[in-house]
Amino acid sequence: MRKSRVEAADTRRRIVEVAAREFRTNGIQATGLADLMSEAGLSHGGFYRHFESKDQLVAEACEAGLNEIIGRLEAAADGCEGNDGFKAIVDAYVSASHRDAPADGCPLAAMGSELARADEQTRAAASRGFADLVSVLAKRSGRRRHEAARAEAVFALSAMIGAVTMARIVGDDDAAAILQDVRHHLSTL
Amino acid sequence: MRKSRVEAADTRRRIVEVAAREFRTNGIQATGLADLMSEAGLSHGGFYRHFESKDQLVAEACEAGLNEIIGRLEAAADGCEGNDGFKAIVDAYVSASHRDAPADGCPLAAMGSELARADEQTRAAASRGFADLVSVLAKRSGRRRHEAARAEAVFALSAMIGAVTMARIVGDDDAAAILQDVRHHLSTL
DNA sequence: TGTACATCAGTGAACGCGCGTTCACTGATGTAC
DNA sequence: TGTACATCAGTGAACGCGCGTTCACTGATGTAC
Repeated sequence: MRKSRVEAADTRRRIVEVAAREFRTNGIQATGLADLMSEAGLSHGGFYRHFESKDQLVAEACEAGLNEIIGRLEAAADGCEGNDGFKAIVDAYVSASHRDAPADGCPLAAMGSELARADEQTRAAASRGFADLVSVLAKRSGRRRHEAARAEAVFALSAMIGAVTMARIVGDDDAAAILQDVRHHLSTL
Repeated sequence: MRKSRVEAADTRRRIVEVAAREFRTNGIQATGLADLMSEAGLSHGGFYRHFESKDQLVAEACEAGLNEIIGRLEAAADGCEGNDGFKAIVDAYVSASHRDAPADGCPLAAMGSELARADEQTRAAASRGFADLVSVLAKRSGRRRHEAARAEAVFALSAMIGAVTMARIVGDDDAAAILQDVRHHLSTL
């Protein structure tokens, strides 16, 4: 039954990956370890060979999900000149496709209010992800002064997270209106 | 054991009130009916004399919490001239005291990502609350054109909700910075 | 390189626990005459 | 206004269920000589 170290490391990665998707789709509390493990193709007894607790997995899944969306947003801004990169990121984030695909979207929008009550490690991972997103945005803003660019990025990111969160609560038409209004206002910053 | 109709109505109100606070403090899923009922001074068996299900209570508690914060924000803007009302609302919402007191704060910030997965009735109540908050803000914006005022309010509210949500995830210092940055940018709309 | 043994990834069943919901019961309130 | 009966708010115990976690076990992998 024992698997090689390489296989075990693969298994661990797969669990984190599945968890990152499930937590964003169904929420942290609503996602059970048994479901998670069976979706990763394993029986749920083996979970504790890889993680100390569900909380540890939550923290790692949160970090993985944030790195994923950061990579995606940087790719969207790649090759843009001036502050076109800023707009490209806003358009990618504040979009119907992001609203409709929480599984590979931003963890801050998908689990924001649950993260506020998560343990120290998870909140630390979420905080780092937020700071990284701020940097990614600030780097592409047209601002010369570093502090102004950072503050503007914090503002924009707050609006982006709030917009996608609300767009998932309201109906399709209202959602489209929210996303458009927020995109428009962020494009004229 | 039977109570009068007036007492029963009082009991029902008390349950909704307690629920509205608990859901905002600990989240919807993490709040059990037994805890809720005992905090309302009742044994939990009686719950179903007042509600059909937990979901029904969630919807009512969400509505109650939203009406509460709407009242509070309108009071904050009362007697303000021009678009000072807009600023007063932003300052009240995007504040450290709001961040630190989720129990009587905005349900959209306190349970946003859980509301996105709630049932139809609850999402309808949350959507109505959002629309009402947009109206409250739009009414106080300096804009002459109605549609411009509404769109600006949607944008501002998105940023406000995102800011308070994130301020509850990160540490105290980062939270203060987020709140200040968002307040500042909204004041210069 | 080959052998003997220790390790440990994964299985499958079990643990105690708290959840939302149901129900028989009690007795004060409400209703009908 | 007084009496007899039905209603139903609230109690307390129980229901089945799924949760996170633990554990004895299996057998391939890794290690030591």
